[in-house]
Amino acid sequence: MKNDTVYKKTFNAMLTHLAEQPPGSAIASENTLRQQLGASRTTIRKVLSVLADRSILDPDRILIRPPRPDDAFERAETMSTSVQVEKKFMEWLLRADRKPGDVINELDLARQFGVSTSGIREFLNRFSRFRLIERRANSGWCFMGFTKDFALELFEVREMFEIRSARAFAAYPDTAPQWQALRDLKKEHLVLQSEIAARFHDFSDLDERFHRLVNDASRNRFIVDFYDLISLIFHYHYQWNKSDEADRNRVAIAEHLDYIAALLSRDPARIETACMYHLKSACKTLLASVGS
Amino acid sequence: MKNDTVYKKTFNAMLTHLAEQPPGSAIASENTLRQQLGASRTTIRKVLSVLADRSILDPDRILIRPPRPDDAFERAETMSTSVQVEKKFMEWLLRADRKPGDVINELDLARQFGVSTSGIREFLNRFSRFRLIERRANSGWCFMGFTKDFALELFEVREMFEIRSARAFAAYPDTAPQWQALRDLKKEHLVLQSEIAARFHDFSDLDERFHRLVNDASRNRFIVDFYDLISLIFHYHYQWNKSDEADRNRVAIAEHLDYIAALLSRDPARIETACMYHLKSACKTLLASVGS
DNA sequence: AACTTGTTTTTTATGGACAATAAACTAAGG
DNA sequence: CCTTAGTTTATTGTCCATAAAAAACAAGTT
Repeated sequence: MKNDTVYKKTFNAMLTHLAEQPPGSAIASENTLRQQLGASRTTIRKVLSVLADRSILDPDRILIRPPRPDDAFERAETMSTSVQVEKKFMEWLLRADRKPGDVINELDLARQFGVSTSGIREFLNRFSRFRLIERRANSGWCFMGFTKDFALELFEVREMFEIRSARAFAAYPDTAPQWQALRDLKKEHLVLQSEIAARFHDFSDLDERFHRLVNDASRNRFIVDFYDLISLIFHYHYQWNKSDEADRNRVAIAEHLDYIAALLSRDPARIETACMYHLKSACKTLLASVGS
Repeated sequence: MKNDTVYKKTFNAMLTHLAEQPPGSAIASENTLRQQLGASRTTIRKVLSVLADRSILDPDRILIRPPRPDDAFERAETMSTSVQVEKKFMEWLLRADRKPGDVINELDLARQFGVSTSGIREFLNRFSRFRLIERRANSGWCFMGFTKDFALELFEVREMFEIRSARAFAAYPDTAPQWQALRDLKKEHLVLQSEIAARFHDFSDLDERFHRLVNDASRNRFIVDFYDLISLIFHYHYQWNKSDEADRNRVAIAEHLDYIAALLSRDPARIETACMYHLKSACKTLLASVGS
């Protein structure tokens, strides 16, 4: 049967909301809360009724006492089964390193993850869009593996998409907010560069935000979506190979700064050079940590 | 519960196989049949046992009488539920023309198609990779619509991919079998061109085979897979808009022949020109039949 | 030993049940 | 009328059951 993670997540969100209100104040209407918390009114009512039961709100929705941290549900309880499966599957993929051609057993995963086979199957169906697994009719799934070929093909497409996006970026009008976003990212890069020794783990997030900003300029859903796969692979790869992480990131930051300067210059030739240089370098780094 | 479409399909395949054998001859071993018919031994045994029951084979697998057409199962019975859902969904999409933003109701589809909601949901999960539908958390699916923007973004990527593939094609060594395949396709185009008035429906299939041959040259799974989406869209489009079909196809054949000649010449500039010309033309045709 | 068929075990495909959630429908109050 | 809260209905998320199919195991034959 369905679990009540939506209720629990909404309950926690409501507590956060209440923490900002002074005791004695009245809470907004159900419909207003619904919009603020992004849940259905049915869920809001359930939350309100439990809050009343616990004497945090009175029946007229006046705040009796501010919520305490221990009123909230555990974070784990607020994750729907499908989200849990996603997390567990990625961990499983990383843990024992699978080889290309390895078969994925739905029943086995279901038992390991403590969910039903339906949950596993649904996840695998969605995940198959990344081309890392493939369905074999009437006999489960096959892990295609994160091979050298996979990485090369990925980067071939990535280069095409990113060069085109970078060109589109340069064509933004002067008034576009993306220019400010780019300058802000530049500042963040400079700060991180000066503190790289201690904060090199933070690069991963900055990297994604920068490339997404560039890719969004293509205004093409296929290009933008493709970055989901790249993002997944890099997450996977960074978890897997921690060696030289600080060095790699130091190099990448320098390349990014060069790339950003090129974008700000709006010089197409310079953009292309900086973009390609960075992507080739990223590809090399990735290949270095791929087995075959 | 699971249905027995695999058995029925295999049974039909076996009948075809038996039709080629003279009465009195012995049939290959279970394992051999398994490989020939592409099913598990379990299924083969079930088929053999029914054939014996129906006195087509005797217990020692000697052919008693050649099978008749009416021994076979209906084609509809050999389609698994998931394949049926796929067909019915595409028909449904075509029938009443949905608008972008229309919501897709799993329960409703399940009732219309006569399958369980699980079947629908599984299909939608797989289908979502084409970006024509999107899941809204806790509230079903949303049809994104085949809009003008969708078509433009699709062709932007298609052009990038096909140009690159065409260049790779030109780089095949002289000995590559793809050159012969291309010459064969050229012949087929010429034949179809001369009979276009009567056979214009056959172009669709030829078109796909030609472009797949070109795209395969990229040897890039992401490029090759992207053609699945293009193929789906064209199938959809051709079903939807039949006007001027003969004319459109006449034009496309001429463009293909020019494109093929360019490929055979191996002249990069000429290839690029012919390829782009054809793709722009195809894009224009598609846009003409898209609403907004 | 390599291959055959008979038997048992494991896994997948599909339908269905049911709580959680969303959405629609109501009546009352400003 | 618009908004509110109470009530009912429809739909989704998740698990489970079970037949079909695949895979593994076992024993006999050449």
